Amino acid sequence: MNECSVAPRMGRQPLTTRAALSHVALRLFLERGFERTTVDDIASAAGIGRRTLFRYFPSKNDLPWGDFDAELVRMRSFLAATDTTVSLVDALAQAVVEFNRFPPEEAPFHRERMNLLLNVPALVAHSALRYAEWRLVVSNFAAGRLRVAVDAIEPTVIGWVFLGASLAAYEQWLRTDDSNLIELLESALLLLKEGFAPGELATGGPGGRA
Amino acid sequence: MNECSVAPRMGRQPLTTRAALSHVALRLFLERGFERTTVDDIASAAGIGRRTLFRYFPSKNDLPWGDFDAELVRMRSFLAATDTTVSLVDALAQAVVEFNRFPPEEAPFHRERMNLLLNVPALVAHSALRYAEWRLVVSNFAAGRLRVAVDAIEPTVIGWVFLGASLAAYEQWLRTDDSNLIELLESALLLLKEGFAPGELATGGPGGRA
DNA sequence: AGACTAGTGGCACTCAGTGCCGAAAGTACA
DNA sequence: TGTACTTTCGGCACTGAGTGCCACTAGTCT
Repeated sequence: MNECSVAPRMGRQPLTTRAALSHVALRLFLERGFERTTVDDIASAAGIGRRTLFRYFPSKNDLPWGDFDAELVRMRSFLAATDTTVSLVDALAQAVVEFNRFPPEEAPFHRERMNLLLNVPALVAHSALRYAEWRLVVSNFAAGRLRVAVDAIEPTVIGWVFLGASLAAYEQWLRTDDSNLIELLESALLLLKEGFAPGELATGGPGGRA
Repeated sequence: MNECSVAPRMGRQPLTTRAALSHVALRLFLERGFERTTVDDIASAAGIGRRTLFRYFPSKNDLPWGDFDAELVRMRSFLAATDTTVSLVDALAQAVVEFNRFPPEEAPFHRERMNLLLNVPALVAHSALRYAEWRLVVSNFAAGRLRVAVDAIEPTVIGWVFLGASLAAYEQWLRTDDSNLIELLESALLLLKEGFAPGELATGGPGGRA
């Protein structure tokens, strides 16, 4: 029988990796802009055929995302490992923060990636599909905690609300150079806990509460 | 001087309207599916050239939306006309409900349109751009009420949160045949007001509050 | 009639994405 | 060393969305 340990796999070895291609693409997108970079450009810059690139990534829009599925798996298992004494919102808030933690040397890359994802229209659109997967992770956890169906209205709203808070924090993060993403996330998530109770948001305009 | 009243405009009269094209496209999408309907199909079904269709709508993805910009203008002016004694969340909740009110005979069309927009991947993606415009209307109003910048974190989160509640209600509406969209919207919006305070959502799992 | 204006649509082009299929590069076993 | 098998690679041709260009059509104005 065959050994499936490190090198000795069956067929031909892959020429590159998803991560490598993602980096090459990201560099080109920053140099020339997303729309003015063709898939051919990326493929030849990476030294592979165009047809091969489409086996690593299903679309040009997926290139900036890298291996997002793996990140989702991480988040799902983090949530699964959360102690059940932690409240639902706290559990999700911790998971969101954990999901967006990365080594400081990665910051410039991550910043540029998110800059593209939140500003290039084609990517903003495509990201909706990724966000939907992310929301599903959140909704699934919430549904389990609330003991209701995943497609009930509460878990769905919770998914949206946490997504919105995360992206609001990201937009804020990108707007200023020296801001701390984690702190911004925490403050956005805090808004969710405090916001929609009888605080300032629920009061009327000038004189509404006076 | 020229008369700009009803018929006597300057050049050639348009052959059709955005609304008419949107209806033709919607019918074909339901018959054959979105992906299996080409722009040529729609153009010839509408009796115009393919090139002309792209002057009415910038992309195939925009066809189901019809004249969304006009709807946004409606929502913006509804918000502007809201009495300042009404609280921010109530004002937005009323506007959201008003935005989604339509004559009952339109229900089947609207249902099918939303079915496409929320289920066809290409449309789910593209809709993110439309939702962004919608959120901007909400955020702008919230920023004015809270006396902060539009790109501050609070108005952004509020935009997301109301979008999420609306779409959660829509998903629920589509799931069952005889449901009432307005009621679902109201219950989703109620979640926002009650949800993230020390209610059930903030408590721990089994035994967290007992 | 002639000038002007706005909508139409054919043509050719770019680019993303896909199906097909043979070639390349590796392993397993004789 | 050779043959079988397995997996990746990538060229080619095709579909379909979206765009620039330009001539044409159908109106109005003087």
